[in-house]
Amino acid sequence: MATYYSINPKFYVSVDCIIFGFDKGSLKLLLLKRNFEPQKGSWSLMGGFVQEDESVDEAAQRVLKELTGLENVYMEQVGTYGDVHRDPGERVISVAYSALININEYDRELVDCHNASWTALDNLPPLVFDHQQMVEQALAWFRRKASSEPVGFELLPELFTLTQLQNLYEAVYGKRMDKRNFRKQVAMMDFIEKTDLIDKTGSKRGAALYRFNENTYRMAPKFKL
Amino acid sequence: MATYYSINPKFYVSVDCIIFGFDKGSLKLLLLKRNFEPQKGSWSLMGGFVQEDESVDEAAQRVLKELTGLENVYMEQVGTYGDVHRDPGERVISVAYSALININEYDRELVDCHNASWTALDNLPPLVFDHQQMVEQALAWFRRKASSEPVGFELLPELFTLTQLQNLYEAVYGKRMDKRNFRKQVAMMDFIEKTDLIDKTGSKRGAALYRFNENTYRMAPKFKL
DNA sequence: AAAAGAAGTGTATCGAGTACACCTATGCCT
DNA sequence: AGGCATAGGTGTACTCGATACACTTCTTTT
Repeated sequence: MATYYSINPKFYVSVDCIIFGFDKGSLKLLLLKRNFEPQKGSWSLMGGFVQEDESVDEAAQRVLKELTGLENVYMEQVGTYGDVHRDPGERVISVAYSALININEYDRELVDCHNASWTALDNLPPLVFDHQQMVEQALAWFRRKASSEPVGFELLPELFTLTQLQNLYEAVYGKRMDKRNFRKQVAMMDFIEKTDLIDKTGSKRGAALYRFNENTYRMAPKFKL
Repeated sequence: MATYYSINPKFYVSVDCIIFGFDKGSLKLLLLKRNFEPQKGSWSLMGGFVQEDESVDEAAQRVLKELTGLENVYMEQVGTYGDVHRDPGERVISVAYSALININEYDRELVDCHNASWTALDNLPPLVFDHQQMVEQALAWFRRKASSEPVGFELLPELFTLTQLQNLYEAVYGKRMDKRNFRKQVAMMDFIEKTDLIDKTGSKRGAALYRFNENTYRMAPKFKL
């Protein structure tokens, strides 16, 4: 029964990536200054069209790689946007994906040559289409995720100080936390390991560097911050 | 720049609805026995194709209405499924939506003439394509939602007893709860109002009937069960 | 009038979350 | 060399929500 399908219309399907990073105490988003139509010159998320030979998830991975050079980054869908006129040029149904990346690991040149740049989350320019909405939804997803899983795995360098970790969580939740209570929590999580290395860049005294132990985490993934 | 779009392929886009109900102490799912190809004779979710003149969200509303007769039901996306071969007939990208409905309000005849029926959640038949996965994702969504919002608004009749409400939550979480603690929580939520009506069908003594007050809820949406 | 069956009700304990202030180690400046 | 500036590091008490737990009440049926 070929007509079961063929009486129905077909659509362009795209993916858009909301990519979070953390640097210098604040959350950043990877945005693109469009040097192509439509809406050339405005800011948008990094996106691309789904192709015949790839799943939608694979399309998101491909787009992320084309932009940052990063592979095997864990991405998650945050929603699908299907309003008839969301893209004024043509009807496009878009699936939004979000990822957390370590801002020092990606390929900086690749980002530059795409006209992309990291923008502080609390100071975003206007975005094209419904990208503003996508960012809001991704941010809600991010906060939900951050409270139940150690997102520091993704966002921080391999070695980090407790102050850096706390700054990250303060940025995610948008509020200050108590240093002693924060450290008390961290001490309970066996998978956040103290090393005997010292970071002297942040203070005169120097701060102990910590590291995530992914194996320990998998054995007892109790997390709460 | 017309080619910006037209160099890309187009796809069929469908919606699939995961519809939860609650009756006789257990959670139910609305399933369809397919009397059409592909996979005629197997069980599937209710789905349909997105059309040119409607948003994806609207398509989901339309499909739900065609099946149950219900309009203005709150539905939420639970995910988009885009594997290349998920539908063996043709490439179809499907957006899954979930809804909670009061099992006594929908149009029973309409459901029957679509070959649909309510199936207990703990006793599902095998489903076509990736519908099993969609159900699992919807169930996770449902449990998350149930713990932070009063889903009883949607699932129970207008008047209900506390025992019915507790049974609902026991079914959602799959575990028994303490009656006194449960009622202590409910008593704190001003928007769950005791009426002076009595239900005598469930016991000899009779149980007080309660009602949700949606306005009170909106003023102080503190909820936890 | 006794039995059966669900409705309804209160208290004590435990643990998690939160509030809160001072000393320490080192580099830098004078 | 000594003092000051700066971030790092540490412990306790209180409050509140979560949990465990058992008996009485009301009405119908026999």
